[in-house]
Amino acid sequence: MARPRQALLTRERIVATAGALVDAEGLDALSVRRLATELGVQGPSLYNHFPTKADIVDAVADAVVERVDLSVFQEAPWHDALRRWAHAYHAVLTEHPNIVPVLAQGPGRRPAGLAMAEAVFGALVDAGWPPARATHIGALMRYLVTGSALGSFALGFDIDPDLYDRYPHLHNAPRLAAHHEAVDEGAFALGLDLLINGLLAQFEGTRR
Amino acid sequence: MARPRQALLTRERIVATAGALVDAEGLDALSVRRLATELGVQGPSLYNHFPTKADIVDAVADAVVERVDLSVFQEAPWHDALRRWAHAYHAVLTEHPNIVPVLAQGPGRRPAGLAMAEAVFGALVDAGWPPARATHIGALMRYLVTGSALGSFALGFDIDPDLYDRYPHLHNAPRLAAHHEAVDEGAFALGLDLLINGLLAQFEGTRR
DNA sequence: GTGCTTAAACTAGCGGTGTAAGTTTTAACA
DNA sequence: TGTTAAAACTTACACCGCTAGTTTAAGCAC
Repeated sequence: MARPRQALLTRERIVATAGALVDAEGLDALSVRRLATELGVQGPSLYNHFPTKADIVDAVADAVVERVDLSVFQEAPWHDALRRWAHAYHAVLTEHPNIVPVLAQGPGRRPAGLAMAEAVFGALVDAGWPPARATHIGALMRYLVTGSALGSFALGFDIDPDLYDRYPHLHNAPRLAAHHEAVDEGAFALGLDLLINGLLAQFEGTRR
Repeated sequence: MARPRQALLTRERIVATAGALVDAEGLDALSVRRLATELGVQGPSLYNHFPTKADIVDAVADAVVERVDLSVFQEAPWHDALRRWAHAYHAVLTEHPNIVPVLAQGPGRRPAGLAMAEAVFGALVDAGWPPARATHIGALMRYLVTGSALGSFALGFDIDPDLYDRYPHLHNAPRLAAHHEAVDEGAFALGLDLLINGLLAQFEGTRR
């Protein structure tokens, strides 16, 4: 086959298929040849639409970030917006856990990632936070949201039980592996409360 | 060469060499053949000492964690110990940033990682925190420490400056790429303060 | 409408990856 | 002293990302 009458591939279709593959089988399952097969095409054809595989992965990651609603920042006071945005981001990552390692590294040059960083930063600065502080708060929120989403599915399910025998406290605690999701949910909720309440106190402390 | 009179490899030497390679050139530079060459040996020989490459990477990660001092937990009250341990962990990760992505996924089955989790959890429980809460706090600290160490070197230095032009707030802020390390340092310090002060308040609130 | 350029698929192939299998020699032990 | 296990080796497999060059169709200029 040479150039087909109707193009077989579009960036959108590639990203959608790649995203589905990552969701279903993980980042490691996303190879150029495998993705091409899924698209009914030979491997190198993808390079007509993306310069490298990393760009495909970035596009998948950005498509996920795009689903996070940013409108709260125009509707609610900063602390409320921050809290609601964090929950929305967290929820989206829970639906697509396999791409989280990419997002945990920061926004990079991904447009939606940059737009999200911009929205958070802008809201904080507009509310009166000093720019440097706003940057720190944004980074902090990223640590919390991506950190709590990172481990959820990272640890296998094949924990051999006597491994924990030498660690008495862990042994007696709720088993980490079995309850990992619950742990991360709880840690996220606790962290969000601590951070936002602490920031609120700081904010009002400097105001009066 | 068949079996040599004196063994050429030991687990320790493999891990040390692998760690040096990761530190110097990053995780991607660590391939089995490359590591073997560095050790004066052929690739598959490593499989006499480690079952898979992942086990080598885990051992490298655990060797880094091993360098974190845990004695503070027997010397200081929980909030002090937590703060000092976080700084120590943070400092170790700053020296070995390339292995952080592995540590960010949680302790897994790595002995030093589990021992560290055990120490943190134990100290909190001994101080009077409910086990479930102690687990959350431990996870939260991991998000903070690894999160702030993750991005530091992840984003390249080849940012093209006009990329940020469409993001006015980011444009006017301290440039993310150039000051990434400083941002992460600041976010870490802020986060540590917020978390520990918040926890202290909670702790004393439930006491009285 | 004819010719030129570009787009979008192809095939072939390079150098690299992790790892399995089987071989050889040495060391350690019964 | 004979047997077994350890620790190196070589060979090879299936896969990886990606480059180069080819083919055909689409779109545009004259």
